Amino acid sequence: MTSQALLIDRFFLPGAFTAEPREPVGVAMQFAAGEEIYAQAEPVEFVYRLVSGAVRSTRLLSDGRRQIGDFYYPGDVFGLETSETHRFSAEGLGDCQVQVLKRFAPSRSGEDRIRFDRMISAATSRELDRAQDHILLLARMTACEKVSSFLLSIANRFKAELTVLPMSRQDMADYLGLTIETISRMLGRLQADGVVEFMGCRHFRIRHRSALDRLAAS
Amino acid sequence: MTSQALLIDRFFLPGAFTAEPREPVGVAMQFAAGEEIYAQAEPVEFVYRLVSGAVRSTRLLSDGRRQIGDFYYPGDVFGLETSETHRFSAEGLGDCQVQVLKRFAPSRSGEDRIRFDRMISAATSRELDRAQDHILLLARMTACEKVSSFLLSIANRFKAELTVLPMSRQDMADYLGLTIETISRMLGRLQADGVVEFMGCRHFRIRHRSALDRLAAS
DNA sequence: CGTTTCTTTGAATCCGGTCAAGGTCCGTGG
DNA sequence: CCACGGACCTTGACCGGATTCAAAGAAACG
Repeated sequence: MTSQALLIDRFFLPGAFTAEPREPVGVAMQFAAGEEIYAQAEPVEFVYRLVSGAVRSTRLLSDGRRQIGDFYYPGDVFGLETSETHRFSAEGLGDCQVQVLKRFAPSRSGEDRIRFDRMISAATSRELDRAQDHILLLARMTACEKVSSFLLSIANRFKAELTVLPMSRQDMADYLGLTIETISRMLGRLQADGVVEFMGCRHFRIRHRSALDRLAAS
Repeated sequence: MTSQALLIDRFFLPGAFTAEPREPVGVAMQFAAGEEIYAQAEPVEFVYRLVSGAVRSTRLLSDGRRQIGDFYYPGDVFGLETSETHRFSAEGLGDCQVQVLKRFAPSRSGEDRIRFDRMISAATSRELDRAQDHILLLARMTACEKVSSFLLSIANRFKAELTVLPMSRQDMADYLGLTIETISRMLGRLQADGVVEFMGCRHFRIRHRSALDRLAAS
């Protein structure tokens, strides 16, 4: 195995980033809260892997409407857009650390090149799967179902007793195709019904999982 | 160039299928209107390329709600799902001809294998782009904008004076996340406003393109 | 030519949006 | 340490676009 191959495997390690790598994997970068990692319409140069923090990918329409494509958490690969330029921008939701790798490196050839391409297409496939789930969510779910399945998917991702929401209400709204007021109302309702419990607006725990599963109804 | 490579290039030729191939490209199959080409949850065995007719990919929820993932027209490759099993089913909208190629052929190796993988990932990328546009449409557009941009995208695809809608109102509704009544009303309104003109419910022409562009507003 | 399926149209309803006001959380500086 | 200011979140009242329910009309098919 070449060291390039090792690098690529480390970069694309699925799941959360746990082990300390012995050698640097791509270039490590740090971004502040709200800082842009790459911009919409900018040429695609790199692939990114989130080490810590959380990232959102967003798309702006000319009239100011905003759509969030996805949220990324530690271990996720993002920025792998297929065209020449980025169709989304990416911003940190808080301070975050990112590993950066050249998207098209002429130095990569032979085995390494194949390896890299295969990993990229695996990551693209995961992206497509998530996009398709997102479509189902947006097209055929009520506000309550959207919010329920959103909470559920974050909780499932982190599997901790207490789940932290790294994004604002506005971010949730722009992801789910709702307004902040509706988000707030639905969260209030879920709490009033004893399904979840909030401690401050960014921390919650699930109190009645089967009810939440039922409400998410997918 | 090996004959396998030729086959793959022919199969994945972008755009409409115009030239007669000198040799068969995959296996040609014929499906009747409404017939299932592959089923949801069925293992992925083949990749498909539409020669004539039109196809929809659909997903069914347990409670009967239906979502259409996409419509495919001659020249499009479909059925390239990333998991082991199909997350959608595909059905012909009318009678249609399809070319079928094994998704995982052990006989493909070396150059051919690379070639094939590259083509698959190009097609997957296109699919992802479309899914992302679909997300924007569903999350942030009004019924009128949805219907307008739908008509526009079909018209742009075929670029004929008179455009044929191969799908039913129900199909349009399940694609756009609306009801058939709303679809019908919006089409009626667009016609009343002189933006489009319908001849029967499956044929229309654009009478005022700039107005339609403005309504589609993306 | 009759039956079935699909489409259109109308009236009433409801879910989520809009507008507006008030509350909470934090960081900053007096 | 507390007061102030601003950003974010919650809550209420009202509104409107899309759905629902219902029925009539048009098209497809045997």
